[in-house]
Amino acid sequence: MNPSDHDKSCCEVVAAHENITKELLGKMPPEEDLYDLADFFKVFGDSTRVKILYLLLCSEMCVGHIAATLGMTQSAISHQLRFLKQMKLVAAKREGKTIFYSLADAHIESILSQGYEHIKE
Amino acid sequence: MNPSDHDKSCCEVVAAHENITKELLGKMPPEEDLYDLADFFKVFGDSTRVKILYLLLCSEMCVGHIAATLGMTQSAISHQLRFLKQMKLVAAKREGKTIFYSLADAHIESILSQGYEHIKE
DNA sequence: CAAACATATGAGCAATTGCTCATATGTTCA
DNA sequence: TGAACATATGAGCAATTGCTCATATGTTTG
Repeated sequence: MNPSDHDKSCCEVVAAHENITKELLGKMPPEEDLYDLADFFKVFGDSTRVKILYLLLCSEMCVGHIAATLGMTQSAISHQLRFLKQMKLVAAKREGKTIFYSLADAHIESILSQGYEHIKE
Repeated sequence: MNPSDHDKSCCEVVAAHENITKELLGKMPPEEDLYDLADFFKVFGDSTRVKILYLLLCSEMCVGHIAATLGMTQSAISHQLRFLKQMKLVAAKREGKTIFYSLADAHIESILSQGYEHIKE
């Protein structure tokens, strides 16, 4: 759609041409995917979780170690790790009493670095 | 740090070696950047904003057109666009009465598509 | 200038979020 | 088996979020 089409009255045109609307919506991913996508990015939208992901980028770590490093409660970290695990961003591996978490998705590093590029401008 | 170091007692080791903690923190971006990064990703963590970004990926659009296409209030969209603009993800360009919004960052498309790859597995 | 249109914005509210606190589960070792 | 350790989890609460509603700002045209 060309912006110059809107010269007289933008939204009257919109109301008249619902076919254009449908065409645009057709080019987008299905509604449900967009919800899943937002939920996925919600994971990166909290600084505690971002910190955890950066730590796991260095090496796998146990819950207590993550909590100590970030200066936070074991409980708080455990809750966040559960969320990260549900979203399939981390994987858990038990070794005796302790449980090691590691990154479970190859996209994480590049997503983080692209976000980082954006804020550094 | 090697996971096998934790064989006896993970978190006692952690408490004893704060230097390791500091070394890990040193490899991460500074605290403030991590907050900014989380704020940046927060933008993608809402389905309305994701939808807006996908629409603008097709072409620039005015507020009323976005609202009509998504079946949402002009006010709701305008609020979200203000947020997107603050985060420098979209740019506004006035043409008479109407204001056209367009994507303002080259990373958006690849960030969205990498997220999309993740949820499609 | 007044009316019509497009967008922006402040206040308020329901829903969600991220933490804390207390407690439960699971593992090892004496 | 019981004590110590590592982690998980449910309830509850303060803070944040995304919307609505009413209204303000800004632009064009008669």
